[in-house]
Amino acid sequence: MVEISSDVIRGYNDTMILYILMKEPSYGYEISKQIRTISDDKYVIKETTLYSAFTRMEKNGHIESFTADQDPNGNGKKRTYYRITEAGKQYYREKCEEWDITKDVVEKFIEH
Amino acid sequence: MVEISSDVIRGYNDTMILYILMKEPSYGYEISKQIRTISDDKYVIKETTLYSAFTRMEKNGHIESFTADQDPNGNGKKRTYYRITEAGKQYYREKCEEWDITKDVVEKFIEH
DNA sequence: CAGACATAGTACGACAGTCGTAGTACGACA
DNA sequence: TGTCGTACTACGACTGTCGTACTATGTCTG
Repeated sequence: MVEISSDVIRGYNDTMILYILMKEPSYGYEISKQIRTISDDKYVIKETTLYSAFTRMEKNGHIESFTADQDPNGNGKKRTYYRITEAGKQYYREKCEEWDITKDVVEKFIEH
Repeated sequence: MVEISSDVIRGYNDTMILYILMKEPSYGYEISKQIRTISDDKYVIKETTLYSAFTRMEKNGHIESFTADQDPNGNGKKRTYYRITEAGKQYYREKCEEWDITKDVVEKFIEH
């Protein structure tokens, strides 16, 4: 199995997180599992990478955090949820456009 | 025009350089121009990035350097040329395989 | 013939994102 | 009672890229 090097994905971790948050607010552990599932187990984001991305993205104004209970009855520990902002949606769309160009560029240097 | 962020290309600069060296030995300035041309002016590698890549890749054993004259008559300043090694060719092929997987993974998180 | 531009680099320090390692804390389950 | 899954936080190290600056030669143009 080919290992995806972090330097390749670097710069798209934020995009992956935003993709998930585009659907609904979520929290670290869940996002991590979703990234793994969506990528068919081909990419597993490191915890430290994920949580430091949250900090950065909240500073950037791409996401907002809030705390909520684990279940609707108010039982269990509280979790930190993240919600995408308008700026985050805009950023996500820009990254999607950028990706199309980047992909085409890299492809020119690849031989199959 | 969409700017390609360096974090995306990061990890593929080496691959682009190797792609060019797969054909024939070359030197910094020429490689830089070729990357620009091949990418249709969409990507211009920074000088410092390029030359520090050479140092790293020579240490890795992916390339070898030698000096040669600018023209065959022995006139002009000498230039530092780089040649891809067997290990470099192997590495290049691996990066190409990796790219296919990476591309598929990222694509799942992109909406067009 | 002076100055700009292309060529062909080197040096050095800063920065940002990722990663390794480690630790905390709770609940469920066996 | 202990392990596993959940849900994080802290901290320092590393690596590749970038900004800035500097050197030096050759060529073209007004």
